Amino acid sequence: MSAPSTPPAAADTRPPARGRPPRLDQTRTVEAALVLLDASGLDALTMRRLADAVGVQAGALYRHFATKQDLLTAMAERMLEGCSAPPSDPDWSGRLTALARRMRTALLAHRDGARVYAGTHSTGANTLGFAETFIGVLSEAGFGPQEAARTALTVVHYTVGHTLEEQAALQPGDQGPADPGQLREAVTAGGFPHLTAALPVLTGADFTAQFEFGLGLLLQGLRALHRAGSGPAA
Amino acid sequence: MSAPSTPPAAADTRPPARGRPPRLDQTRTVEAALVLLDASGLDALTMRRLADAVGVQAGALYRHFATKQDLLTAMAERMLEGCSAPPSDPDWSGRLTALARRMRTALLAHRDGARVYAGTHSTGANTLGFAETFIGVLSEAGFGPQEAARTALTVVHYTVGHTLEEQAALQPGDQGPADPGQLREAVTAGGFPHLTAALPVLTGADFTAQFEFGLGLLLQGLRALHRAGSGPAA
DNA sequence: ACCTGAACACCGTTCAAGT
DNA sequence: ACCTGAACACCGTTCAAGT
Repeated sequence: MSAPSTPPAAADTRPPARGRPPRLDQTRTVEAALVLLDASGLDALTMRRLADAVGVQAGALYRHFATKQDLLTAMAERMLEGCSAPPSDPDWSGRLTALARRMRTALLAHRDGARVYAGTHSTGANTLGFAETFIGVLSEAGFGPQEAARTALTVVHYTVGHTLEEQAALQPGDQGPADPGQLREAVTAGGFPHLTAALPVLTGADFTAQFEFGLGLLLQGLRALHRAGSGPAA
Repeated sequence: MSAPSTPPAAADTRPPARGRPPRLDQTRTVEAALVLLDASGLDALTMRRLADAVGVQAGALYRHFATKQDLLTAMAERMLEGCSAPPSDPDWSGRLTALARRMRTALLAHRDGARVYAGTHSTGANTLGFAETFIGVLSEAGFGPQEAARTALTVVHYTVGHTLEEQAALQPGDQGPADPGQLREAVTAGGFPHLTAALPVLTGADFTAQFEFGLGLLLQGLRALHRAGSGPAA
């Protein structure tokens, strides 16, 4: 909530740190949690294992995070660090594309990143800053606040939905044991002609092309909406 | 895999049911699991509680589902029942809209339905049938198999992403304790002007309008792509 | 063949007690 | 103030033994 450096104007009279200095703090814990996440995945991220990793008993974590859910929220918030800088593309649709790509990249940067993000609702500076930048780009493009908000939600939902699937497909055994083979077999055995023709794409691994296709659809639709009249004063 | 009634042509020589008849079968178990899901939510759906609900010990469930993940997959598959019937709208974009709405409705029909769906990868008849119908509509509209597959994935990802968020917002305490109030406070305290203007939509509850907005964007983009040339032989 | 009973190896969370 | 140790009330999963 408050800026971490230079507290603006508050009664900063906390007693000079009685007892010994804490061996743990939120930042270090979140960092360790993300390392553990990358190494073992979300299902293996337990409070006990995290406590082990930071050299503490499990109960001690609850002095810094009230629940595991709070920890996950802090992790999601941390993932979006650096995503809210204003993009530098010349036109608004390029700026929007950049923001969407940035979010996918941030989620992909950690194993099960999309799952962590989808399961939380951070109201931290990174999350809110990203939304502010996103809606700001749309505002400056001439969209009203309602259309801007709806558009931002749409793009985020699409990005999360896509990346969830992408990361699920990326690592086998996590939730779907034999996706490519099993799907292929079920489709051909079941007699689904259109599905059979689509199999190469459905079992293909070009997730970036898939993401860009959907994002392109969204932006094309948005450009049509823009033309249709949400001008400077619509 | 095989049709439940009238097995076509197979050596149906299983011995006449030695021992006593099973008290459990997959269908009944999945139905009970969905009832339990609706009553208590995904986090409270445990193998032990489900066993209790069907009047059996927890271990007995493993004779019908190898893992809990398999049970969840069967539940997701069951949720899509009736979604693959060909839609009757006159134009292809209306048919696509109908299919997307149908999927959202199916996920919304059960508490945490989107979360269950997003966590599984069914290759059952309902899931595959829905995909077949979806891609079929696009094929008949003149899209090639690649564009049809990419479009289907895009719409499904968007629908899942949206409904995940919708169901998370619907019930408080499940993963975000005080979304509306907490978000409102954080936004106004943090000084996010565009976000503040967008707050009414972001904290609003008209999820259908939000879903339709994004779906409209997607379809508008798709119509542009259709015009651009994926004609009968593209 | 199907289910019970009991166990194994864990969970998230709480809280007195220590320092 | 911060952490330990130990407990509480659970998990998913396995498997001998019963019927």
